[in-house]
Amino acid sequence: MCFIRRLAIHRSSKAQRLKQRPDRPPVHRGDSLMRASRLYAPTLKENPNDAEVVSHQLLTRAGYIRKLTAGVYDFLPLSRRVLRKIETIIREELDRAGAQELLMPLVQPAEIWQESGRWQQYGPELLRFKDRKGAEFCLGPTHEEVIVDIVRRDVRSWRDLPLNLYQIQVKFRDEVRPRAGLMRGREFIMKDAYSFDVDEAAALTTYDAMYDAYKAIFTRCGLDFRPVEADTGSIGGSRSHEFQVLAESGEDAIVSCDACDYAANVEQAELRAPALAPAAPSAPAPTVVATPQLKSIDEVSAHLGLPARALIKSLVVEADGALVMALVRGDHELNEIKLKKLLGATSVEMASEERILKSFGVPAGFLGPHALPAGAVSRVVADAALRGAVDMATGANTRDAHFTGVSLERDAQVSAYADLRLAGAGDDCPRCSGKLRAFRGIEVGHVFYLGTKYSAAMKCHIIDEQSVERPIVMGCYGIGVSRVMAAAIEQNHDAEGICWPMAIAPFQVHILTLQPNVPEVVACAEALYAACQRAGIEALYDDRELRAGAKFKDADLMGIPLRVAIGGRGVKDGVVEVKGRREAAATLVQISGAVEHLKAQIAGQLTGQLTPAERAQ
RNA sequence: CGGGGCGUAGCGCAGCCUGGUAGCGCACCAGUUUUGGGAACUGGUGGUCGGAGGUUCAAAUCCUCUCGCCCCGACCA
Repeated sequence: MCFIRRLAIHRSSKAQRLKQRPDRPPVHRGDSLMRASRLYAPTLKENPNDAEVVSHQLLTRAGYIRKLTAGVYDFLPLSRRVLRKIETIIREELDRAGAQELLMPLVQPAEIWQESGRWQQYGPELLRFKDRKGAEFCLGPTHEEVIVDIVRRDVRSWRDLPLNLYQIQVKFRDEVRPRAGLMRGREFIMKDAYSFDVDEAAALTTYDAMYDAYKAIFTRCGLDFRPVEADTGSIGGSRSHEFQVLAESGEDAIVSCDACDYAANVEQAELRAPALAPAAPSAPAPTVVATPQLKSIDEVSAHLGLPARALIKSLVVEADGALVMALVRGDHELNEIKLKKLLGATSVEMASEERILKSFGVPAGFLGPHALPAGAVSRVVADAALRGAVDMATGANTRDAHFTGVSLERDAQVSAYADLRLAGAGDDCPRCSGKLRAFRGIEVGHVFYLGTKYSAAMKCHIIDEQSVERPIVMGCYGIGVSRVMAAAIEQNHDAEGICWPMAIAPFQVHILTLQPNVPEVVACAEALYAACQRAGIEALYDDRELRAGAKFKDADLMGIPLRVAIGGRGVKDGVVEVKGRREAAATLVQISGAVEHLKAQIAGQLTGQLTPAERAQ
């Protein structure tokens, strides 16, 4: 059903019926967004066939967005309001943190990217094109080059610093595979900030201020999130945090300590080597046991009657072309990023089945570090949890056979023990005596200490207090604004639709007339709607000529936090029904006190989410 | 880029294997009856079957090429 088609145009007999109702108000032009009869929010009964994730389905069904092409979406009026709310919170907090808003171009010339070196480094994700004269350009996936070009023109002295500039703007990244609706689009709305400081100490102070601002922003958005330590990736700065919205459907795995503040992306999470009590091997030497067709840890563990932790998982990877065997305990998983760092390799991937067969003569399920075929791998490395491990079971490098009684230090040539495994629930916190818990998260923000990578490459220098010329020390800070909207839904929805946090809902209150043809009901609704506007409450008024059921369904889909249902029965008794979107039952509220009641409810749902001005009081 | 799937009315789908009148539900239009959780009935409107080529008396259906979209993987400042 489409809101606008339903009610925008009344003709013939319907128009006559409407004319017969003298109390029906004329079409309001000034507040058309607030009346469902005028609001462009086409809702859908069924899920579109190309939407898989909840946020994409609900945003589409509830009339917030439409897809134009792969990874590119239209933001319809409802979602524009949500985005505006998120943007307002971001602006208020960043302005308070001393940042200044500006706006940079989406189209960027190739020259500055060549200067920073990224014209070559950046892959096909950078959408490049030529103008009519043949000059090369790209659509901005990020704006380090542009901002550095701006700052280097006019900033000369340490006295001009610190400087922190941000924008909220559309970005384009030609993702290999756009997916999950707004969560990983090609075109998306991003807030990106860039800081400029005189030295590293000052830059880290700015970093901390931005970190705090981010915490305030996501708290005010009403989201359950964690700042986590993140991999610094190819930029390789010294400090980086991701802000992760907790949601089952999140792409990122994160762990956080149940006792202290430690939280990290599992790619990054460090692990302390367990204090293994030194034990002497009880088996004098490895023994071959038959394990026909048994390849997986589970199968072998069940067959031998040993727990998975008594097995060694032997993984073979190709590190820059050379085969390396990496050992982790049977109940652990390899972290390829840690392995890559240990090996100092530029690429690490699991070796192909063919390559393993060629080198070992047996399939991957029967590999082990003892009795390795000569030259099969260039080296063997092991996770720190295996240091001193005795009496373990491993593959025997023979088809359909494993060893038991393998003691690593005696029976294998391990060139290094290091933290190589993936952190998971139940592991010890690396900072305190707590335990780690596992979560899934959606990365909505990232703060990054950049150092001088761009300022040095692009000669963005200042003269410091000692009259020495030096590159400015930078940081960059992103928030995926449109992704915040999607993440909020991933975290806040039920079977019926969206359940917006109050702070970012498109409206605060949804007023429904249950019998739009009963004059008393309409009069009551109009009066409440007008009173809400006077009181500064953002109300969407569903004045459409629809049955109550359809209005309830649409209201649940749209997810406005408070719903006021006005029906004939209640109006006779002088009451209306108020229901929170997440609540099961409505409460009856006297019409005379309805506005005050709504104001209190709104304030209650915004508790702890003060604006900078309110915090200053 | 590898693997898988899908393009038929605005939306969701069937029909394709085995060639022969393009169909269903929702939405939309008209009317009647309804009216507190996506109303019922009656009658309507709407399709170059993603595109191009081919086979055939005849192609949504078979063949070739092509474009688009979705999912898994690889990738992701």
